[in-house]
Amino acid sequence: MQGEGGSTADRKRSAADFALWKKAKDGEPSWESPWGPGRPGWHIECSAMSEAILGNHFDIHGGGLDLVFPHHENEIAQSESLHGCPMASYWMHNGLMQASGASGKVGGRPRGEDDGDAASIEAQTAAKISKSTGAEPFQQLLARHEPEAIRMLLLSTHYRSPIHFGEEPLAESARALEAFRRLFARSERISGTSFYGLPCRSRREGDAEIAAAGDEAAALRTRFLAAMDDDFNTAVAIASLFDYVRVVNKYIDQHQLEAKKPEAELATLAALMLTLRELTGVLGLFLKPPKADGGADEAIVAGLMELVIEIRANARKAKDFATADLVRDRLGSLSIVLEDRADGTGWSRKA
RNA sequence: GGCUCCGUAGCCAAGUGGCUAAGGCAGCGGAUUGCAAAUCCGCCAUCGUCGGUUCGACUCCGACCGGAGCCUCCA
Repeated sequence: MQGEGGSTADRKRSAADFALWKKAKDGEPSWESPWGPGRPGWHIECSAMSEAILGNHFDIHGGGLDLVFPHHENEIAQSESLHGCPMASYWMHNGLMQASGASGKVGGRPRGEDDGDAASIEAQTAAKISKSTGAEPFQQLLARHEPEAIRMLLLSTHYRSPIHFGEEPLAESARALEAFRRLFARSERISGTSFYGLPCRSRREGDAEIAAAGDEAAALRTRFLAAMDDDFNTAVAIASLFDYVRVVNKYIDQHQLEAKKPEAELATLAALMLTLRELTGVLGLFLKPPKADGGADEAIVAGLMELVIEIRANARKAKDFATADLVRDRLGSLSIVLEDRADGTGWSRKA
């Protein structure tokens, strides 16, 4: 075991000693004890909470890579000497998030902020209570980016790797999500069934019913599950999901499901989507439809769009492409994208 | 300074001692489209540098360069 050094090292009997109980500083919450008012040391808090809630031994203890020493080592020293058994079966340490262009952890306190005095306590509570220098608080990131994009970015690397947060990576993740959402919308137009309403079935149910989705889908599902079983290799799991989307799109293309709707092929499409629901559900992705951002005017906008599209359709029918393109271009500058598909014209807001 | 981890295409990011080095974003070509968009097909890397081990290394070892974390009774 490594010893905590620094200014306190000479006050310890052993370099590996650490504080179990700390004397209360002015203004801090405290409890009476044989040594005067004080509070539990940091490490004791976690040992006590995990014992109370999870018992003497539990499966997985997680935490950031920066907590391996001294915190987790000390937790183990305390809990295992008390309980006489391993504290946790697995310790999983995630890589830290770094803000692009800044050094430090996302969620940490801004660099240079003063430490330890009462004035900074509020600032600490507002962000993460941490001595580490940090970039912007996570909340600010959440305010600018949809949570799903952040989840996607997190999932795109191995959990043990450090990850850079920033506007560009987040925007890229958001773009990647759109490929999935376009497929959800496409499938819904064909089947009338919303992806978001599908049940997230269990792995066992999936095993039993995967055959209906075909060999390619089955192989990709196997790849996905094997990746997740291999220390949560979410990057590979997601890669197999992108391949899966391609398989479904190809299936729809090849069987022209948008034009005709044969029973058998529709059943296969349903099975394909059900498996996609199962797998994306494992990652916690696409659990809810994206928020419609139009507010109260959404119905009016939808009605207007229907009208504009109908007028444009008439222009196209009359081969008045100048008018049709004008409409599409002008809508484009309003961040509305028109798609002329075989089964009609659709519109969406640019991400 | 000590310990640990990392360095793969324009960007992000998996992975392996020898088999086509995943996937995403961007880009390019094609199919499709009135034109686009969407979708599909195809193209786009020799794996930080230098040595070593090996029949063979991007994958193992060493040095160096670059980045990150810890070594501060901050939780």
